[in-house]
Amino acid sequence: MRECLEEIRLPKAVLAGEMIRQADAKATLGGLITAHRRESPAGSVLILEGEETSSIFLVLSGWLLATKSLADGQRQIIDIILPGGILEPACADRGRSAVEIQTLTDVTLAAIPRKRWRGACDRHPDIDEMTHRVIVAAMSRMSARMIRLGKAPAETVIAFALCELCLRSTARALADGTQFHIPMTQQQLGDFCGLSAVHVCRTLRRLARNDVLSVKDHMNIVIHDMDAMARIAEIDVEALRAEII
Amino acid sequence: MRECLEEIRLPKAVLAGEMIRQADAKATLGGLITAHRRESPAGSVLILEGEETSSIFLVLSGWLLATKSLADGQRQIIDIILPGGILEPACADRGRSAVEIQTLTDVTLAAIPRKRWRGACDRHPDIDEMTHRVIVAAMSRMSARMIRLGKAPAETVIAFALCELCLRSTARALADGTQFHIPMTQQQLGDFCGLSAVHVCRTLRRLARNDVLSVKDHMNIVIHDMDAMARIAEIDVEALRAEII
DNA sequence: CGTCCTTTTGAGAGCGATCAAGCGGGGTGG
DNA sequence: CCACCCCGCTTGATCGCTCTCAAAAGGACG
Repeated sequence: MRECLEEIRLPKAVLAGEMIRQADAKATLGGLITAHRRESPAGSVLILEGEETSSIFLVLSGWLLATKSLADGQRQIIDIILPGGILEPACADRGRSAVEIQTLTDVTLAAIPRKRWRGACDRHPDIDEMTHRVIVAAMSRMSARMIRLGKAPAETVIAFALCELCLRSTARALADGTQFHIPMTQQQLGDFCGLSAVHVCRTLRRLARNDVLSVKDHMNIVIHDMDAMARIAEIDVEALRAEII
Repeated sequence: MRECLEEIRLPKAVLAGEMIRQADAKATLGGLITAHRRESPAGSVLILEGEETSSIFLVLSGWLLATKSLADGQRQIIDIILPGGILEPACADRGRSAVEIQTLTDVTLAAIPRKRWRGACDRHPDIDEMTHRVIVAAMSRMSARMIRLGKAPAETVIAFALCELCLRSTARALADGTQFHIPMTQQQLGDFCGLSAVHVCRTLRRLARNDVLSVKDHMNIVIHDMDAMARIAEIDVEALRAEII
């Protein structure tokens, strides 16, 4: 798992340039990150649903999950956060998280107090701009997923989830456009798609049988026929890329 | 349909006080609203999916819908915006809307260019704070709905949608806590809940038969047994109120 | 070599979609 | 004023997708 600040796609000048030369290193993005850097092993829970928190998470490496659960144990993965993602686990009840945050892989992140982040945003329009962009991208992703959760057949939901993760991985140079790895079990992919693990398995198998993709040892995905995938997922690849990246 | 600036729940001082006395009236919130006020009749489409837009919408009165559609005509209502809501129809592709925006009732709104709004946010932390709060509330709502869309039975999805709208209506003094009106058809409620209109009807009927609620002429809802509703919706009423309001 | 977790495959059941027909209210035109 | 029509609601019947339960196979790890 590479770790790279560049994945926080900020103008290089902001990251390493003027800001660093300021007197108070903590006021710079680089300083903020250094000061609040944390590591967490795969499978750890960072924040529980409803727990108080006053930090935003800047993901430097590794994958995070935001999930919600119902009383009966049903679980839904609300969003998956890749390196470079910014996570604000907030709801209207300020300071309380609407979702549970857990790591999917070993993760390096900066847990930056909201106030400091806001300060950085105020001083640097670039950071503010990026924050905003990341948030609306997350909402676009959620919207696109929501329509398929509600109405589309399993094949469409899964194909969409795979396309989304493929595009996002590729954008971060974690994939080459057709091959990528998902550090999730079929059970977790099911929680993401609103399907049972059994049905995820069947659907992946059917897609593989039809030569649309192949899945090898623990979610190494190769898409053989991107046109077919796009058709099944009911997306236009380029439009989706523009919308969610 | 009452129209009231107060529903934009800002400190009164900001709305009518210091800001108004500033030299440039357009720089004040009140001035911004006055300058960009628009009216639209029920059923009109304000923005198409993918259309360019550079404004945020501040809803002064009436209800709006944010929807997405699939190629086969399937439609999902992503969010419902009540008076006092702020809508930023953006996706990562800046200036392009991820959703279609349409009016559910006659609507009064202020379509404020994003740059002006950002300006107001920069000058007035209160406005910035409120904008942020409204956005995270919208994301919390979407998250809570998403888990039920994916996994819960129809009864739960519908009960949740009704509880959500009841709480939000009550918070804006459009309802008294148990009685409220939804300006939507059962078809639209189905698009919101990921269900067919037929099944919405059956489910509402069953809830009515069990004395949980009653529905009269075109979606005037009375909740008779809020405990039962909360149980069916799988929510804690107070927790949900804190989370989404 | 045994244990645990994940994946795979089969069989049966249930929920919600779809198709279809009937009902009812409000608006329009005769 | 009445007849008609359109749209939304209601209810029944059938179908199909996806869940659940169950069992077995494949891997990772001690």
